[in-house]
Amino acid sequence: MQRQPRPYTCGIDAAIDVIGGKWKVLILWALHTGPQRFGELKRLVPGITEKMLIQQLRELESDDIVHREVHHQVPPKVEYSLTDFGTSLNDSLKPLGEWGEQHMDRIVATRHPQHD
Amino acid sequence: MQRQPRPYTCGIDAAIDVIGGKWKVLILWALHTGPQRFGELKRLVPGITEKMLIQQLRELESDDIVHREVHHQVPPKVEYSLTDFGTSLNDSLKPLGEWGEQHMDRIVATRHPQHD
DNA sequence: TCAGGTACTTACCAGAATGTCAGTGAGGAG
DNA sequence: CTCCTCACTGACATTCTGGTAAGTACCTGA
Repeated sequence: MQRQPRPYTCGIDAAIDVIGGKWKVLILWALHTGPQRFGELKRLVPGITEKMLIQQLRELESDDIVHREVHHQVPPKVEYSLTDFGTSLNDSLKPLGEWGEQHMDRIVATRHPQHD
Repeated sequence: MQRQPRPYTCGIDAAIDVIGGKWKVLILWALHTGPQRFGELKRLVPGITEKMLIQQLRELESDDIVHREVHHQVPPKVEYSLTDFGTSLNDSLKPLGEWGEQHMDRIVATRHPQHD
C-alpha cells in the first residue's frame, strides 16, 4: 500500500486503505479464531509467500490491527493475534464477508465465465 | 483486478475481488444517492481520470453492480445507477464505512505520521 | 465552416505491488 | 561437527495498476 497522504473521501476509503492489497483480509480472517504462529498463518493463508506474510503482518502491526508476541525459545516461536482494534475491524468486515459468501456463485460466474 | 480463477478462501476475499482497486468503492459511494451521469461522477469522485472512471464502471457493470443507461441525445447522456445487487453490496459495506469513519483519525495518524 | 460539449477510446509509460529465491542466526538432535 | 527447524531478511524480477495525453464521433450553435 502506498501510504501517501490522502484526506480520504469517506470511511470506506480509509478502511480499504488499511485492509487493501491481496492478503490483509485473508490474514485477518485466519486470525479471527485466535492467535496463530507464523508458520500456522502460512498454512492458513494458502498461496502466500513468507515475504508477503511478514510484510503484511508488519503493516497490520504498525496499524495496530495485529499484535506480535515473541516467545524466546530455541526454535523461535512468534504468535500473532488480533488487537481489540483489529477485532473491531474484523467485526465490521463481517457483513461484507457474508455478502461475498452469499453471492460467491454469482461473483465467480460473472468474473470467471467458464472458458475451457 | 486480475480475474484469474480463484476459489476464494472466504466471502471477504470474493467481495474484495469485486470492489478492489483504488476507485470502485468511491464510485459506489457516489452512486448511493441515486443515478449519476458520467460527467457528474467525474466530479463526485475527486481525482479520478476519465479512463479510470470508465474502466471501473465497465467492470462494475459486467459484475452487475451498476446499470448503464444510454439516452440517445445529441450531446450524449449516459446515466449510471446501482443495481439491486449493487445496492446490497453497498449496504454490506456500510459497517466498514462506519468503522473507517470512526477511526479515521487513528488511521491517518498511524499511517501518515506527520513528516513535514 | 468551425469551435464546443459529452462520452468515451487508445497507446504508451511509471511506479507500486507481488513473486522468486537464496541466505541468516540460535540452539538441539544425531 | 553437521544438519535441522523456525522466523525471518534482502536482492532482484515480474506483473499489475493507474496515470498522461492524445484522438474519436456526434450534433449544435455561431
